[in-house]
Amino acid sequence: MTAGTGPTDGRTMHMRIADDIRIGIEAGEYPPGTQLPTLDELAARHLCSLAVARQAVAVLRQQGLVITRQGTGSFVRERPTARRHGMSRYSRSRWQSGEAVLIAEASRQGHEAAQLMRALEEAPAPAAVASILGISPGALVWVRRRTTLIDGRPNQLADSYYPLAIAEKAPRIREENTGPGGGFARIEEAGITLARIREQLQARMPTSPETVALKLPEGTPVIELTRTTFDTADAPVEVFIAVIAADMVTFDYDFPIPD
Amino acid sequence: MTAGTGPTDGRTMHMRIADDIRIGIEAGEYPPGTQLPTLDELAARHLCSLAVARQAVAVLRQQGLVITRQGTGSFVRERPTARRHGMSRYSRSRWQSGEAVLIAEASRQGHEAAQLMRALEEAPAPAAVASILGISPGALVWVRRRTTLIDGRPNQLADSYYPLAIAEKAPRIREENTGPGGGFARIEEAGITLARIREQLQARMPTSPETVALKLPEGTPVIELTRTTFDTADAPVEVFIAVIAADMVTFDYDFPIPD
DNA sequence: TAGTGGTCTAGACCACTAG
DNA sequence: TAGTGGTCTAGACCACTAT
Repeated sequence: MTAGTGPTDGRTMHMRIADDIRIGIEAGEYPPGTQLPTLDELAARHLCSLAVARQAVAVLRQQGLVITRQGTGSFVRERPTARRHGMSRYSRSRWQSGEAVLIAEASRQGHEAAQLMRALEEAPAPAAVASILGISPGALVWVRRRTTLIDGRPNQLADSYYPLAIAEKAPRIREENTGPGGGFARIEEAGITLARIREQLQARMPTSPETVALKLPEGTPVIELTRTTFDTADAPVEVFIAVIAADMVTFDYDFPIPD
Repeated sequence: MTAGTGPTDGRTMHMRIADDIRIGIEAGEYPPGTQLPTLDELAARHLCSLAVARQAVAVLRQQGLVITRQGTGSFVRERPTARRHGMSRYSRSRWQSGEAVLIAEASRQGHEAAQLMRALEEAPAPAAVASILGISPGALVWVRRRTTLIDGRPNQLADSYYPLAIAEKAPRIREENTGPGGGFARIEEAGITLARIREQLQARMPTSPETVALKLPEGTPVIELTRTTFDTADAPVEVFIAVIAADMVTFDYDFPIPD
């Protein structure tokens, strides 16, 4: 396992080093949290320059397997306990009983949640939102933008968009604190009965500002969740778009085999 | 917009270059498919070394915004048409009428699907599968491993795990061609009625072998889907684990507000 | 053949962390 | 202060694409 130049087998040197380390990680030779050999050691061991050793470690960072801490070393990444997002978090019984969905769901799973309001305003609807709400792009909607934190780490950028008519009927959703049971409870109090939810999920890499806002380690994708809530007349009542750090969450859906 | 050294504002040079280009892309200055300035041009324009220009482009690649083609240039990435994965793809009426879920669902959306069998064997169950099936880790299960292709591009590595008892009762699932309506149809013919499905989704970066197998461009995460199918006695009948190229898919769930 | 991106070296200097 | 990773330069050479 020292130098062992070995056959090149088509791979570049930094890829061979990265693969070696990855296999070591998968084999449990480097358990989560362990420090990897320093860049100098890697370079000496594989008879390559420092730059190549660094490039090998960069590959592993981008795969989400390793984190590096300047001045300290490179370490096998520990996966944070994934929070589970199941359909039951929307249960009527919960918010009708006054639970705040976010905080209650987190504490059920042994985490502490908090929320930072980023904006609370009337603003033009982005194209995707306008199309779902069936209004013309750029028409005004009421917007709540917040960042949620789990155990102190920001984990999602969440924006809710409400048609102005809804914001009129349930004015409390325009305030920072929507009261017991949150927005869903206020909307139903206004005489609008909620009926169904549609969730659409995509995964992608974060942009630079998202990386900063969510303090994402390299090699961490985001899940973009678009949730639409419909009332009993099948009219959309809220569009909710969240950009969620993917290393902190599992989505969970349970449904009967459809006819 | 030429050199304009400007204030350093804390960002490194390659990050400033990357941000400049990203903003250009977002503003539509570089539409999808457009070639970006060459590395030499970027280096000259920003008065930096070639290595830094390359690093800037590497950042954009990792964000999934740009692809580079050796010998040709760097280009703004075009997002492939996302396939939609909705719950209706599991409709009983479809597979009872003999549709092959994969191919039928793809063609409904204007794509062509194909399948490569990678393995068809009795093998020890991975820990995650064993835990779902309620058997001891390493106990034997029947496994179907396949790679599916959409429009010629590999898009998922899909492994199905069946308890041996199920494979006994519905022996056709041990063959390459499971016949009209696929595995679900064979299992119901064996007198086991399917009742519900649970899907769990996570997103992460691909490992090197996955990158190769799925021919993933840099900056493309994968979605790991774990699907369990239960019968009317609520016993698990199949565990299906797929690693899916995230740039080709949207998941879509639609459900009533739970009580 | 000219032009593009990819890999690698050798070394300077910076930024951060820990003892 | 010693040791770690991070940024950057300058340049050699390779691999691939288009013409």
